Amino acid sequence: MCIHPSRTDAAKSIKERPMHAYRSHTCAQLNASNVGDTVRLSGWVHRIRDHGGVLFIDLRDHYGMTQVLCDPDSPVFNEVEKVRSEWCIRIDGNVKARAPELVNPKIPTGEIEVFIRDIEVLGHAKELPLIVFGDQEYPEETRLRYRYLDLRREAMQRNMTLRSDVVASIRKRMWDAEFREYQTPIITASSPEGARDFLVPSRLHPGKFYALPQAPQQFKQLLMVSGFDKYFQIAPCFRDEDPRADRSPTDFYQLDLEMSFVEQQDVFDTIQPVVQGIFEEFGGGKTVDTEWPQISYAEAALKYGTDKPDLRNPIEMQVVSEHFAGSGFAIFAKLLEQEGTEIRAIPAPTGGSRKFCDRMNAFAQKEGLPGMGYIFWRDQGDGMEAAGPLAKNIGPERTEAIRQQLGLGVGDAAFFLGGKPSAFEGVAGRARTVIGKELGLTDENRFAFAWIVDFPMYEADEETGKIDFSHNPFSMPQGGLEALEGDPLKVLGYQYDLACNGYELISGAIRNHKPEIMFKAFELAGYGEDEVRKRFGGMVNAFQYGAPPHGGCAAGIDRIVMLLAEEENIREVILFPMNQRAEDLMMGAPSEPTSDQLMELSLRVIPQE
RNA sequence: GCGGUUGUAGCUCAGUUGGUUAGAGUGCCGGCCUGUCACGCCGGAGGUCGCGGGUUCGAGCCCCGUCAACCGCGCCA
Repeated sequence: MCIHPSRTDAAKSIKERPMHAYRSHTCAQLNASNVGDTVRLSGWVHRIRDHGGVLFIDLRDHYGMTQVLCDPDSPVFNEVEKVRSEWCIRIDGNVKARAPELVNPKIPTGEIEVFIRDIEVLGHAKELPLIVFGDQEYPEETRLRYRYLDLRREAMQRNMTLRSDVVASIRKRMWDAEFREYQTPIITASSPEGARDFLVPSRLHPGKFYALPQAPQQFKQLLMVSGFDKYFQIAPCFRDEDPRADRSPTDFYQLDLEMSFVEQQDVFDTIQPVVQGIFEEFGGGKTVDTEWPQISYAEAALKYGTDKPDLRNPIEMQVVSEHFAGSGFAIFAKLLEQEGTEIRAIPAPTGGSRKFCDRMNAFAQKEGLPGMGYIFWRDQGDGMEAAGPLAKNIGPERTEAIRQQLGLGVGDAAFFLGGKPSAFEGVAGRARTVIGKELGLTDENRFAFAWIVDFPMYEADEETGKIDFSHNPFSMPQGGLEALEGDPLKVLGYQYDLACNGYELISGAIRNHKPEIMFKAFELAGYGEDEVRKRFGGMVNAFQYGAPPHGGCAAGIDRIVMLLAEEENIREVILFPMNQRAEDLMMGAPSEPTSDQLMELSLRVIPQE
């Protein structure tokens, strides 16, 4: 393990002074130039190899590993024989050169070893619930309960130091772009947008609650009103939502930024060099796309079935309704007679086998759809043949028209989904991802970015038809006040996301800084002026005193590091994450408060059934 | 709240069609070993087969229920 040898020179200044209590060098520092020196090392017993007469210990610290050894000539041989894995020890000894055939080229200190003259046990270790050495897999529950041990492991040390380096680089890049970093409150007011809040009961005001900020959203906008022009912060965000593999429950970090006197494109031009630079610096040599296409929300939904498309996957879906309308395939033909329905195709180049098609059909069924029709094209001696039940039902002409529209040929396949897009779009998008991966069409060695733009401001509840904000209520509607006079569902916002390899990395907007437009915007979602003033009057009031046009975005730090570390679970890049049920089994959170605590807060717990 | 997968030694896993005393590797403990670096060799301890019920002469295996972990849906501007 050698993570930052460049940062290990702190010990140099110690040379002139008496021997330091714990170490003269780190476990990564010694080399052939130190042969003959008397040194002091501290670290953990990584691995023991006991040959009876001679005993080797790999001594490990944050910086690396040094082989230390002793034999019966050492005055402390009997004590060294007693040490066990992961004890924390200090040793004194002489640096000896290894014979050429004994050099270990795998570690930077492999040219030398240290003969132990003295040993002090700094910390004993009980038998370990998980082994630090090696890369044996452990249940996540065990890893989280003993996170301090898990974090000793090489992969975790690497992930966490990567994260630290990424954050440092982000800060430098933001400062270089003339942003300044400001801290905003953690205990604050609840706001009605977005996710569920974490509430904090107030002792001084019985019955009232603070909230933890879901993001510093309102504060950063207020900073713009205050004239700070360019703000950023590596900000903790708190949302009480159910976790996913790429979503930490409770809290996570964002690169939050906001800037004044800008339009959407200015924000893009500002953040792209930062994010692109980070991926180039830490991306391990993978290709980093420099062209970031701008795709409308509607187009992304149609072509990719998601607002966070993975553009490494070349598959684009298409509407093929016309080929099925009035066709012999009754299921789709009937479906198309209903309003708002369509048939979409997922082309699958090289997927032309019944086995593959059946597997994908099973996937769609597992995802809750009745199934996914398919056609595949194969060589039939005297020409191409379209196979699969769909082809027979709709006949050769329609089948051929579909093939031509999708640009497919022998050995290829296409899958078909029908109905209301909202009902199948998500499954279609996931099927596209699986197809791309299984057929090897997705270039795993690349970071592909896309701005998703023109998000709708509003959406209608499926059941009640009630209009509500679909994203950030503080975004500026495209077309301003006038646009809000028409059909709310047609209003687009200056609202954008950045997608990378199928993950949402950034979300942002040009803000609505005009109170009259804001009141109108909230009115459409059913919030009266009084309610808006009551719930975030602070910000609304501020906008009455010369608010500048402004906008910004926030980038998910955890997700960026997850992509750079090639991890598929966000908990692999978080030091002390909650488990899937938002519990911290190591620290014992959440826990029951004492009755005194409750009393002080004027709270009473309602027992659950 | 719903769905899927998994659950056998501390850990990773095997366990055939339901059939004798549930195995391997690794880790741990003990012994041997003076050049290893995933050291090697010998021995040992370690099991409520997640839990409860059922079917059966007989259940790790079949059935029902339940719990837990993870993944997904809902949710997440």
